Amino acid sequence: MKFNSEDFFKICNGIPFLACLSPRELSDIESVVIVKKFYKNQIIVLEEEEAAYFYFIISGKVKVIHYNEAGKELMLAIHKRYDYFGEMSILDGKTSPATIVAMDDCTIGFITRSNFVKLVMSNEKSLQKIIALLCSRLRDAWSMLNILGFAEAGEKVRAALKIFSQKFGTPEKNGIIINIKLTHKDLANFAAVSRETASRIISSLMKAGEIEMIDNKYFLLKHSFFNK
Amino acid sequence: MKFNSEDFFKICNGIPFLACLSPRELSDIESVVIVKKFYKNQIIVLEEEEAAYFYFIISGKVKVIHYNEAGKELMLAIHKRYDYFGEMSILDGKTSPATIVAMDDCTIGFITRSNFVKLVMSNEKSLQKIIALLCSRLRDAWSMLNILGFAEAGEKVRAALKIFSQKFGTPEKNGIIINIKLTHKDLANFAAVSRETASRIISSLMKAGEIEMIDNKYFLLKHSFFNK
DNA sequence: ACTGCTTTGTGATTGAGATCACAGATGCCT
DNA sequence: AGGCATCTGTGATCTCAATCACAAAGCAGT
Repeated sequence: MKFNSEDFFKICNGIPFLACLSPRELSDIESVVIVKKFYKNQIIVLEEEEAAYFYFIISGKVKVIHYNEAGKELMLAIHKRYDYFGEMSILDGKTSPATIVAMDDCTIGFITRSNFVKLVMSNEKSLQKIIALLCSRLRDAWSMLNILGFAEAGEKVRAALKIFSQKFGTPEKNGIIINIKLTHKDLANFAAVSRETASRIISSLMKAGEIEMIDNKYFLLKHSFFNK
Repeated sequence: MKFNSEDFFKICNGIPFLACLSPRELSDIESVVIVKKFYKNQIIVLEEEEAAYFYFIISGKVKVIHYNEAGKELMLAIHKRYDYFGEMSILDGKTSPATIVAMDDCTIGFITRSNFVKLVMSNEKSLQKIIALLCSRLRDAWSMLNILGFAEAGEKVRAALKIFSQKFGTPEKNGIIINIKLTHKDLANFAAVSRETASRIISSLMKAGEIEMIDNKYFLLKHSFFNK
């Protein structure tokens, strides 16, 4: 996997607090980017680790997870190519709030904290974009709280599918396809239900014709899925 | 309840993104503050409402809640005197992510969005403080997610008590007293368990000597409570 | 194609906690 | 003081989903 200037500008374009910088400033940043490969299931950031880098994904997917005392895994998010992560600890200097694991073989670019602070956080426009980003993360977290707090298993799984369809979906004649491979286990960890329960709910949604599998790999959420 | 300059400066002092402004700038802000009374159980902000104001509490307490489809109430936070809220919608211009209800009779100060943007968000130092604030809110939300996701009822209630003790606690010889009146229902709504379950758990914690009630009103969390 | 790992499907059992149902307490109002 | 409303305590049920337990299906590597 090669990483060139063109890729870099494309990535920056998708990151609001970088997109607002001048080409000149972006070049400065590009010159301090480090690129590294990670293999499937490899841990990229460990929870409670000191803040070190701001990361963006050049290829592959990662998951953001948290293990509870019983060793169960709660999945907080999945990030794909051109997404970024690790900004929290960079911004407040505290330890990482979660563990990041590669879901595939990944190529990750990263920028040290000091470079990030020097090159990005001195720009007022960028600061405002960062605020907007944090607000949206916070809104996501709160809507997740509402789901995990009281919803029953069926609702949790539906909500999980909806969230993934917003992030990874492409519209189709019949509905929306979620363009990443999600196992029942992934879905269960995200929805905070057991794998078996997730499997049963998925089966029943398929029987009801609300969803189907494409190539035995991708979820297609039919229109009927969205009309509750 | 009177509200004077002295109160105002005291409040600002507790709000990092205002504390960093000059006395001059604070006076400008003070001159646009509106003060209003709300009565117990009155709704101050309704979820999905358009962003209108930044609020701070001059006296009283408010709760941040969300109702699910079944009409159950999930409590996301309690704010007390000198705390503030409503910054989310001011910052990103979107609707309020939750409903705010007065828990007592309250006196609330507020600032319109345009004044807030003009007077606060033009200052780089303030922007950085706001970022720090959002990060900490996000960390709180995430730790809450971990609890609601997988913990069993007993753990949820203990976690709720711990969180309240951090925000409202004063240390004592025997432990920490939570200085606000919390009903079992409040605790249950915060921990996302039923009122009855919360009551039973509290009873058993009292039997175990880990907590006790002061004046039949305030929780005292004994040292043993904290050693798991 | 054979071996072994991961994923999926589905029954059976179990259990934690929601719900229902009161009764007694505690406040709060006039 | 007396009356109403809100809280609290605790049993008895009931239900949803976790857990246990396999078998079958996919898939990946040699």
